[in-house]
Amino acid sequence: MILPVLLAIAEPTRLQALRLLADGSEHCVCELMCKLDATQSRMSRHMQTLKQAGLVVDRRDAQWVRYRLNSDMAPDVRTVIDAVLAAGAGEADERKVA
Amino acid sequence: MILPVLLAIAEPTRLQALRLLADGSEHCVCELMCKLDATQSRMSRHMQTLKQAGLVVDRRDAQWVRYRLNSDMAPDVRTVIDAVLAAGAGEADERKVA
DNA sequence: CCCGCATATGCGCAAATGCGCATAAAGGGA
DNA sequence: TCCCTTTATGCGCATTTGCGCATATGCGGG
Repeated sequence: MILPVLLAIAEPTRLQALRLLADGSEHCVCELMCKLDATQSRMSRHMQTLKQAGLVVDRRDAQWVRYRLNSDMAPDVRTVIDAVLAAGAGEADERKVA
Repeated sequence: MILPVLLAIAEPTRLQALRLLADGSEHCVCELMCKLDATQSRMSRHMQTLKQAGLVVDRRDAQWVRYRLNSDMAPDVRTVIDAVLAAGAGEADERKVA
């Protein structure tokens, strides 16, 4: 049952989205698509995938849909996610100033 | 740089192969293909993928090629792998007798 | 009630992925 | 040297995946 989770996070945009959500707060689709430079339909579908994998939950707030990490994730899965996020902590575009 | 690792393990056969290798010992391709009920070319290619991701190393031993987990894996990556294996510990086909 | 913003979704397409088949390559033994 | 076993790889095919475009849907404001 860990496979669906791996399939969900083994995609650049989804992994980045997960990183953004890792701050614990809520983010609407429009915010995510801006920050990740993705089109609207693309972002929406990726978030749907993450949701189906049980990694995130969404909440309707007026015309927005706010996504956040699923706090009810299975402990085992949570451990995997944390390990993945920790592994990619200071990488990619993140150019630390010093 | 964690993405390639995720792509490598987000596939049923490769994940199962990794589980088999998780015992720390060496396993040749023919053994893996038998245990995972895969054809030879399929197994060979999947192991190649795992190798490219830096998760396993191979060693030629006569006509066999022995695969084992890469002990020189980056610590961060190792943590992810361990978490994944722990998450799927007692699942799948593994029917515990009791 | 109509409009505008945010999000979801049907559709078709192009690229990527996994597979089997056949064949090559590597190595040991008679 | 020939043969058998084990593993790798070229090739074509079917499926899956990610994408954009257009459109539908949800929701608040005027």
